Amino acid sequence: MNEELINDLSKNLGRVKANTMADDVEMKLRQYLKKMSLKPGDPLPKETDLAEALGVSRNVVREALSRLRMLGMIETRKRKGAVLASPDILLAFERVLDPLLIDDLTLRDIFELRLVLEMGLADLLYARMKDEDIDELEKIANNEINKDKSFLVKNEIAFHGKLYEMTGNGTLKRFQIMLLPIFAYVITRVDKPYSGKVDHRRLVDILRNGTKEDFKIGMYEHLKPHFDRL
Amino acid sequence: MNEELINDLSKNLGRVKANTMADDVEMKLRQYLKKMSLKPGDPLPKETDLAEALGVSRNVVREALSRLRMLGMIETRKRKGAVLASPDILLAFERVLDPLLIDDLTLRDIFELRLVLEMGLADLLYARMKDEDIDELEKIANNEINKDKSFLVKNEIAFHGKLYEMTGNGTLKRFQIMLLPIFAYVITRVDKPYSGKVDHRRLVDILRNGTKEDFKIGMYEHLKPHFDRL
DNA sequence: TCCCTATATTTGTAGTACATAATAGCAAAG
DNA sequence: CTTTGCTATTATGTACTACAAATATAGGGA
Repeated sequence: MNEELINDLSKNLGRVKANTMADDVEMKLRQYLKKMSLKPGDPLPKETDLAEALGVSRNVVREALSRLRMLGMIETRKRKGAVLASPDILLAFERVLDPLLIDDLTLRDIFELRLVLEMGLADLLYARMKDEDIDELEKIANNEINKDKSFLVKNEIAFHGKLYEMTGNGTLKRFQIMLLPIFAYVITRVDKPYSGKVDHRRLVDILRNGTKEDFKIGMYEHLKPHFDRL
Repeated sequence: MNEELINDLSKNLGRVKANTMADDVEMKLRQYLKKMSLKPGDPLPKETDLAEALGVSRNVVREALSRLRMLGMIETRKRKGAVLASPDILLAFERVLDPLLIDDLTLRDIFELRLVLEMGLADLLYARMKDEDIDELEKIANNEINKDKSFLVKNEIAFHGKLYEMTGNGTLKRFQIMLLPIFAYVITRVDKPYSGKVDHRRLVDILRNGTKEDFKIGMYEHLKPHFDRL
């Protein structure tokens, strides 16, 4: 068969997507939210009204609303109806971020993206970190002496998590939390314990006494084993 | 009124979330996909069977399936049923990544995240870039002379887009594309045209002749105006 | 072997009916 | 006057039926 050819064509042309009405209504609802410039807490029309206005069955409207609700864009309460929620960007991401469902290539790409982020943290850190932060970081780093491997992994996560937190960027921090499962998953696939030339205590030392550039170089060396494995 | 007390209580207790059956079924379907370790193209049971097996109406099953379909996790065709698709992680993100729906604080956080990424690109670039890439980059940079502002913005995007592309990390590149609207949106809110002490042509020069550290410093200076504005 | 057609099957949409929960209003109690 | 309890109302949540639309499969004919 010419399955390969078909596959190739499909990739170049893109599949014809028979838009269902639910897709349509979903888009229309998004536009509606935008056009009306609703604020969180503002109510949406009730389902029957939407259905009638759009000329579709209530079923279709419910499918569309169900999607928006899953993404945290709206909340629905009985009797009251649907109201616009504070859209949570990252909620959607969590839904598909399942290591077991992602192919290996993408998995590696995402892992790499995380490393890139860590490399770029330096500027935010040096602009915003406080002495207490460094103290806490040091405490975490000092916890690592003479501990078993499973503890080390947890501490590893705590240390890097604290770094993200110190940036003062809430979205960044949550983004990191979301990526944790993937990070852990990739780690389990290599036998050698995680460690570069520069360990956590050295990084703390750099934060306290070194320059921004020192930190970037230090972090690079710290993560180097990961880069090399990719 | 005791509104403040209510607010405080609500924060401590957390809201009760009345899980709908669709939420439940969605989760169960995810677990099913995982447990069966299905590969892309493998079929799912038909809706009526799922409904019967789960003890819910077909309506509820369809809501759950509709969500998964929106995220690109499954595809459904008439007569054939639903099949597992290659889950596209970033598709979900695009659904909520709408500058007009995101509050200002998150917007700034995301913009900052993008800057962090750009700062961290250096290592990937120096490991993977080819001479042709730099040539192309230079061509883009040289296009910028004596052009109007709207063209400059487009070129700005082209230049940085090329940088992401040169990392060889497809997910990273697509991630950047997704963030473009936000980037553009933030840019439009400042009057002063985008330019740091280091321009694109200087960055190209560094890539060709300089070291990794030079590039990091150069990129920092290039983006500094943005950092300062945040 | 190839093409065409009929058939069966599964999703997509519509519509009805009822359960469930939350709201508002009013009545009663303190 | 405030709080509590009851009741009616109303919008969502769920179930079920019916049918339209599309398409994979099988079977028949050249």
